[in-house]
Amino acid sequence: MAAEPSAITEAKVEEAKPLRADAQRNRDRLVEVAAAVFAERGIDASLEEIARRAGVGIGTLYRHFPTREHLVEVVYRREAEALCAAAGELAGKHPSDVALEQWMQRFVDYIATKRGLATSLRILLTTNSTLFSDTSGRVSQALRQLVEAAVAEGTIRGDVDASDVLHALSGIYSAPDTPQWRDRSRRLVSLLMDGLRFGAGKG
Amino acid sequence: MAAEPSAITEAKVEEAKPLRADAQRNRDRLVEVAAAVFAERGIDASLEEIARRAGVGIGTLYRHFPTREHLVEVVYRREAEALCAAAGELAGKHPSDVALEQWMQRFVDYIATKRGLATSLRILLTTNSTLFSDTSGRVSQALRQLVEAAVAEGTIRGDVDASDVLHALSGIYSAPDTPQWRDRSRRLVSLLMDGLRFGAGKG
DNA sequence: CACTAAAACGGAGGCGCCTCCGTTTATTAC
DNA sequence: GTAATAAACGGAGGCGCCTCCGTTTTAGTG
Repeated sequence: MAAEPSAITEAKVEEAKPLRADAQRNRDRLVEVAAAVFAERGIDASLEEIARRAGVGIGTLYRHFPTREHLVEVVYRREAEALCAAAGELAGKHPSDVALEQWMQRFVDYIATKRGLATSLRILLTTNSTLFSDTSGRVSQALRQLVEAAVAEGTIRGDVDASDVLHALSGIYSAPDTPQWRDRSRRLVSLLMDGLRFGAGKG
Repeated sequence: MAAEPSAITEAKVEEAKPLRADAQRNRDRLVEVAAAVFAERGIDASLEEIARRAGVGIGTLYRHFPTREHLVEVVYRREAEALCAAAGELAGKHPSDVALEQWMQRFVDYIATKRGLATSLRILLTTNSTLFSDTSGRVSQALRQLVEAAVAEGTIRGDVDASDVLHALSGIYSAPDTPQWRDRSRRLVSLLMDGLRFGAGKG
């Protein structure tokens, strides 16, 4: 066990050892393309296609991500971070209830991706169990921020909290395998939102 | 849903629809070879190798077993059955305590195989959850038979029952991934057996 | 026995996985 | 700038997965 700089639980922070410029470029490119391809073709998408579309050789992909799961994990983390960041941005740009609604829509999309992902990540999860607890903690933190702001401003009713909303959302993504799933989810989120708005300001 | 003859929970019983003679022969051959190859190379063994060794084309393998899991399941069931059958045979051939000990040794070997198997079967298990409850029920039934006989004859102590023994065994196969695992397990089974013999006839 | 339809066979072919290693490129030292 | 060296690249090659379909075998029928 050599003393590493500061990378104890790291995994994303790129400080550890500055990559060569071309390597960093390719790595970033791969993650970006992978996110797109996974979204489009599902979690079993061909890694060779990802390499191809990213304009690198398959060898390069494997050097950066020794297994499919490694690549998947990075994509997953990246998207979770984007989702959390969106909470702050939406809050700055919209009334608190609208911000919450839009964020929930994104959340539902995000979950759809994660579906197949969870299966594929099971292997990593046994090794690296901080993955989910980490990210799900941060995600629900983001939700809490939005809900509390909306309650404080009186744009949604005051007798609910973030965990209620999360609970309600969980019903929505129970079976996201049908083709019409995305539309239905959107409608359900709106429905939930109307419920939340109903009686706003009373709490 | 057409009315099938009698194949409601079937899966092994070959009555459903008599296969053509050559088909039946190939199928049996494949299962036999698969059991050997899985034991030797692990659960991820090449299906093409199995077909090759069985002397059939890869197409034939896939016709009989559309997915790897189907083949694995049949092998699993077959071995569970052999294990159960062994209980009766051993009981007829050996003193009751020896029969129990030998059966436990076989049980441990069997579990070793099942290890990798469980992971691979997870897919089927969601669909076909009777698989484990089925077989594990039958296996523990076999164990009960042996334990009760040995207790009745006084070759092992009387203050234990089958579930105690199963419990004790479960400690043995906790981490069967090391190279010395098999030997260690054998020693542990002997140890357990000595404990069971100690004070025999008092209960 | 011969004939036929249905059943089963088997392997080529297309694709994906992953490794290995000769070639190229970035960085560092001068 | 040039040279040297470590880092990174990329794709050929070997193997496995699975499908598809032309060929062979079996089980009936007369």
